[in-house]
Amino acid sequence: MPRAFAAGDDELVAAERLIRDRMAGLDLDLLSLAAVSNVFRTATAVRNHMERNVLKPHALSWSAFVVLFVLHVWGEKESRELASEAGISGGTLTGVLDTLERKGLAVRRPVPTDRRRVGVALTAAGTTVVDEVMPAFNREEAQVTGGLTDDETATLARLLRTVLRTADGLGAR
Amino acid sequence: MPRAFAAGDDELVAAERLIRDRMAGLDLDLLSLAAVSNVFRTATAVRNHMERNVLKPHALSWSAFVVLFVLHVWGEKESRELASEAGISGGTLTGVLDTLERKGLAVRRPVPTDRRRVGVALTAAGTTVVDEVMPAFNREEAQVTGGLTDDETATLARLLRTVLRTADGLGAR
DNA sequence: CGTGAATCGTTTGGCCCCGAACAGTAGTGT
DNA sequence: ACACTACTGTTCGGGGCCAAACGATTCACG
Repeated sequence: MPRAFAAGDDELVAAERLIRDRMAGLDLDLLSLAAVSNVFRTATAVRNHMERNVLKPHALSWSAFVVLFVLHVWGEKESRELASEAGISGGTLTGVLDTLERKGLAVRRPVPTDRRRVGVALTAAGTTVVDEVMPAFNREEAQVTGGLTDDETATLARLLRTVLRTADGLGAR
Repeated sequence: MPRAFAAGDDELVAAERLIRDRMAGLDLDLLSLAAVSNVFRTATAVRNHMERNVLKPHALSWSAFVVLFVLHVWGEKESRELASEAGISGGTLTGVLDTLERKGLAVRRPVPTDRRRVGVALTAAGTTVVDEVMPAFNREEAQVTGGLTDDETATLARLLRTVLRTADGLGAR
């Protein structure tokens, strides 16, 4: 059995079959192409679903919610770590924090020992928002993974963790 | 064994363990939380890696490349389907196409039978770009999935396909 | 001490992103 | 013919996103 089709030809959806035909000659690894491409399609679909059904009623953007969630879990955090944990750049975090402060959900606090740094903490209102939104958010997470068994869901998380570690470790070249 | 920890407690990374402790009382489904959250972390990490190491040398944005790729695989396509296939909104596509046309990689063409619609096609330069970039892109895809066996990569693609279908089918509520 | 390098968060410029409002075009029913 | 409705891509406003440039602060080392 050819390597690229170990999953079985009938598992390829129409799009993937079309790619195989139209990109012949480029000698692509269709197995990793399908996996990576599905990561993005899934992320986009789930993200749009969450933004429309969970975040929008609370007037929260995706990144704003992630930042609030990180602050709730980790407690007060400094700007640089917060950006890294939320998966956004420092420049982006500045804008997100401006929005969150304007809404009264988070505050910037000076760090006494180093005047370059900035601490960020949740306000009481911010804590309330996370406690309200997170359960609804999690219910949708359970919904979108509802087509998988518990074992499959755990496997999915594990395989993704491996890819994540690999990508993070790859760095620039 | 409690449902949420079917994967084994030692499989949870530090972040996930912290969430479990700090969000106790909210009764979250940590299994689906880990899976969904890893989808996003992986997507972000891989996307950043691709943009820096593959797309940036060609001065291409992620969406611009996706649009070029779709056009290469599917051939000339109308605006609405192109947006849907690329996973972006119609309003966004207008901006992306403006950029691609300015660079001479794609062209808008009128549809004779309906003056509302707009066809989009690759130019020769656009075709060349995809043929150049796609192999490099695919090499990186193979790299980031290099930590998985072929079976695991196929499984990852299959599980994601299931989640994707579920999320797409959920719609608004 | 004092000076240059390193590090912090912010600003800037360009692009992407969405949803809503919009103008133009096509179809439908009368 | 005529309105009415539905659909197209575009425009607009508000925000997110990054990398690069920047000013402020701190550190390292002579």
